[in-house]
Amino acid sequence: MSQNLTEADLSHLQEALNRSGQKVTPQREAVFQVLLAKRDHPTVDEVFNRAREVMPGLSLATVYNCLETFVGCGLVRQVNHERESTRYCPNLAPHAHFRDKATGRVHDIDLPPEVLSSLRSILPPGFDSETIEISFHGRAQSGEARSN
Amino acid sequence: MSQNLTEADLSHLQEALNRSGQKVTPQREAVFQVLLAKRDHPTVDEVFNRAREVMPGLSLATVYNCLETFVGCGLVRQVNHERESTRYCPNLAPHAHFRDKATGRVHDIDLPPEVLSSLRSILPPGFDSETIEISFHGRAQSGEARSN
DNA sequence: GGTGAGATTTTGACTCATTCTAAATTGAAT
DNA sequence: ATTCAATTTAGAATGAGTCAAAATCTCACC
Repeated sequence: MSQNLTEADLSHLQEALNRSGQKVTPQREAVFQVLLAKRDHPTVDEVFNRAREVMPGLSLATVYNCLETFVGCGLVRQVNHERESTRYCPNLAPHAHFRDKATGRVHDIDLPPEVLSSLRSILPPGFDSETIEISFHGRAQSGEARSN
Repeated sequence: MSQNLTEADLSHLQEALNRSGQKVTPQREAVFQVLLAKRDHPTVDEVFNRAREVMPGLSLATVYNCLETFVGCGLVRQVNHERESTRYCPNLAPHAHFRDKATGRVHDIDLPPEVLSSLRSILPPGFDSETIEISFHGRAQSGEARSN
């Protein structure tokens, strides 16, 4: 749970940071570790509180900085729903999000390539899309609490 | 441009408001008129400034109230992109949004029923979706400025 | 046409996520 | 060890949006 990063995860972090000319720091390790440990799309505050348990002096601004850095080097994605606080997601596979009206929890929904390309095909010529965000909003039967 | 509402638009407004037990007021007419006059996904501030030209005493809070009311009775949709200011869109047909990286402008992208249903089909059993939001982000060749 | 009840509007204060600033600290290269 | 740039930190600032309470309006009813 509040273990250290595995060798593999650490080198993933190192590689991504180095690739964009940035340093591995204890704070970045701690924040990355928190994201991997519980993939429940935490808000900045949630990340902050979890990371504090392991690194009590960590500041909120640093958590904002780390997360922004990770987004910049492609380690994590931001998840926004309406104007609620931004959430963070280390799942890099193409996927949509389902937000449960009742609990507020966000579930990852796998996005098959053929659906992705049928989506891309609706763009008229002249529109060149770099990212697509898809989010569902509705009710999930309780029990669907996996990737909450 | 800053004309009055057409008969048809006015009765559309009346009907929607009455249906949910709310009143037609001069402020609501003005705000609705602004949304219909220029369908460029304005922010609250933009709606406020445009509506002020026609009704100088109008307050910002009222614009928030009107827009919330319209969303509540299904007259307009909110459009959010990351955590930027909410924009408003009177296009009720199923459509996605394309946000131009260069200009920030939002374009409506028509959403064919078969794409919509292929999207719905990726939800595992137990997930019941009421709304789907799809937003593209990328570059549009200048000239694609229609539904900006 | 006047009245009253409830809805709506208004002003200004407030919240809260996020960003910014400037100083302190750290890391890594020489 | 020294140095320079990157990072972290605390706290102030920003800005979209919300709220509270008083003023005003709408409309059904007389």
